[in-house]
Amino acid sequence: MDDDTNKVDPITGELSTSDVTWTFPGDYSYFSNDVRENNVLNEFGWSFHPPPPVFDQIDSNSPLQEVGVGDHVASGVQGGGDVSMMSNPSSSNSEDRPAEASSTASGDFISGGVPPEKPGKVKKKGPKRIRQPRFAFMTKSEIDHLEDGYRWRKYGQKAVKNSPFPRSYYRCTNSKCTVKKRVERSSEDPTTVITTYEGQHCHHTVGFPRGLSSPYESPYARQLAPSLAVQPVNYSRQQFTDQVHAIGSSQPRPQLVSSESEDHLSHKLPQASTQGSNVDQGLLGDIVPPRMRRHQ
DNA sequence: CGCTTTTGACCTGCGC
DNA sequence: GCGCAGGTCAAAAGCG
Repeated sequence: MDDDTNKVDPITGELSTSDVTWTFPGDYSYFSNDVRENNVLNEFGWSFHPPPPVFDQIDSNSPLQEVGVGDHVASGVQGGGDVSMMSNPSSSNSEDRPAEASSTASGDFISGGVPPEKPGKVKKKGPKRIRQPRFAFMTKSEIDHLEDGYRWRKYGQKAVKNSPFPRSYYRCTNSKCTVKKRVERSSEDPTTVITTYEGQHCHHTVGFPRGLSSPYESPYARQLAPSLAVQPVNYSRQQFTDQVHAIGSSQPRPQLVSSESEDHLSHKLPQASTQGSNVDQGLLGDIVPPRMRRHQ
């Protein structure tokens, strides 16, 4: 894990300063400038274009300052940066088996298979799990589980060290989909909810949330989409924050906190963005209807 | 009745 | 090797 807050950026060689860079030890890499931020997003097949309606209200003249992610996320928020984005080479060290595909070795039943025999209660021991790319969002909201257009099933909750708030674990209800989501409230800023998405949806259709006729009517999706549409190069964190806050306070305002991409993905995914694709339907699809980002 | 949430137990990785 | 913390499982309870 990197606890060094002032270090040379591995990609640009620039020195990252702790006051603007949040790093997630180990799990997360960080963006140290907007260019990289964009690059990583592109690597995930995300390309942001002309801002949707809500974003039209935001001035796009100043550059978004670099933000990383880490244990200091909360402090970053308090520092006025509720707009941040984190990335994580999550599979960094240990995960070396194919994504959920091979999770079958130990967890096939998750997707409908028959649970392995468990005498009294021996749990399967399979190869290490591989972590999928993750993206985290920080949202100023009193609601923990924000609606995002997909349906999730909660499968666990754990108390988190150094935080009075528990962390909840959700899984996409689509049996074939392995996307997971973690929701936790910042211990340093209880008004902030940190939502971390992991994996990519394997289904194109968005599961409409109950009570909504379409995902586009999801307040969360509506709010988030604009956030994702931000072109980092165009906004300073403070300006963006100010603008976002000015948009309205009645709805949760999810903000891209981080994107985690595995190192190997970071280097090999570029083609994904050009192929169009699954990646495109993945994490982004998790939170933003394809149509909204297809504006390209 | 089917789906979701709750919750305690278990598994796994990692640091010491 | 041990202990801790994060993550996941799965039975039971709750809800519409």
